[in-house]
Amino acid sequence: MNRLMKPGARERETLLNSGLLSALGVESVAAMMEIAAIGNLPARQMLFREGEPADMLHSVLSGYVRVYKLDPDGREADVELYGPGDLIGASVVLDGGRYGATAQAAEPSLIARFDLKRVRDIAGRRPDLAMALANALSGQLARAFASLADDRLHTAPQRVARYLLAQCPAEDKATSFRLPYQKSLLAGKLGLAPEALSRAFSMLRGHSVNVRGRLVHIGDPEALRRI
Amino acid sequence: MNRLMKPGARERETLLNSGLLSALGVESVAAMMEIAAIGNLPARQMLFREGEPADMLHSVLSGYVRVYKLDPDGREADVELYGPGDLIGASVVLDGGRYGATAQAAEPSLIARFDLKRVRDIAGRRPDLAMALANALSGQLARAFASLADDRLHTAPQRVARYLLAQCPAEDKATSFRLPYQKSLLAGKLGLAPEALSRAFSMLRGHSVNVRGRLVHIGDPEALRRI
DNA sequence: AGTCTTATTTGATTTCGATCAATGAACGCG
DNA sequence: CGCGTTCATTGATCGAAATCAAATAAGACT
Repeated sequence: MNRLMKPGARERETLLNSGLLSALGVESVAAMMEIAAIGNLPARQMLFREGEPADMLHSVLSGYVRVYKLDPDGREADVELYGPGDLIGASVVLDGGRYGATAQAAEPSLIARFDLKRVRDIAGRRPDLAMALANALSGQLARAFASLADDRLHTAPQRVARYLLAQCPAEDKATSFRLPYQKSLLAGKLGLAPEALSRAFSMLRGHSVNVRGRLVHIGDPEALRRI
Repeated sequence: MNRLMKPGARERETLLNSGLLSALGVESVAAMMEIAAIGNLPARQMLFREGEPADMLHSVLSGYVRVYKLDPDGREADVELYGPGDLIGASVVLDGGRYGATAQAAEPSLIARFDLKRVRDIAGRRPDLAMALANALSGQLARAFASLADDRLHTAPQRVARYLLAQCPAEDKATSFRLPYQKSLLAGKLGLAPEALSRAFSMLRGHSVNVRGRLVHIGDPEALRRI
């Protein structure tokens, strides 16, 4: 990570609105701001690695961070993708153990980090912080279960269709949006090889989906729902 | 669930040793015991269903509980299997939302349940309880990521081999043990159809694994590690 | 012990996606 | 603008596992 700095006004704003701090009382916010350090990461820089003793808790301020696990042959399986405002669940190691996964900046990112020992100290005295951690982890566990079920129940086109439908604000209306990250990241998130994602997008062209670069247009969400 | 009862001495003992209460201070333990209700479930009985408003937190005292998600066609994908002492992560819904998955007793089970509103009240005042929840959820998130990665990186025989190796107490020694639940449950846990699990066990016979009913004997853990 | 039900195993077929390879598109840099 | 690099798409092949079916084994009940 590049040289760390204390949070400025802009970072404090983002932190205040993040999933971790947004529900905290004033004193807990102050305590966390006191120990926060902000750093810029270039694309591909590691935040932490699977098996290392866990020392820092991380939160994404801007950019994206992919979290993956390795097999003995060095192959990687993405397990989660974190964006602006997200607490990196894999960095919340409260029992003094080791990181269970590897985190890497998927693009240039701004990250806040907090010394885990000090987080435990604060959370051990301030139930609102401990509850915020528990609440964030509860939501992430639910999403992990959703990913597991998605993999186990659905084909590649179905998974992509479900992802696209989740981006539609209104149930029945055509919509356009821009993928916030590279398609290879989306492939990893959905448990697919990039070629398989590409084929799924091709298949979905026959179901009212148009893709041009990162721009996605969905003409008929109903058609997508029927896949 | 059958008629609920307050915890007796035996149940209190199990709860005290469970993942949730074992790290709590005396007063938090007392508060949780106060609101605990214990119930027997016959096999196949539902604890809660996906989409229902979450009202109870659940912990397994004995038996096994499978947690699964459904697709619109009614197909089920197991996402976790909880045993004695386990807090059912999918029931820890702290934001007043709904259950994200369905829980069902896989065999006759004894379950402790706690009103979620009251849990939030206690945890909002007692950081040790909130921290215990966060810690438990952190571990479960790590396991969910491990399952996701296992599915994405490994074949059926490899997944079974890894499961068996995790049951070996000593790294290099032959070992025997008894599967604690039906093979169809293990299949679901590993993301396999029962036929695929059976084929994997057959394949592993050539790698020092012998199975007779629920009894499993591993002659050479090293051979298993090489799969 | 016999019967019925459920779990497990084995066989065959089909489907899906990983992998490898080649080509094209997009982006960054000079 | 051109070149080099990286990302994305398309084609072909192969392997893994789901699915369907049938047979066998195990467990529960009378």
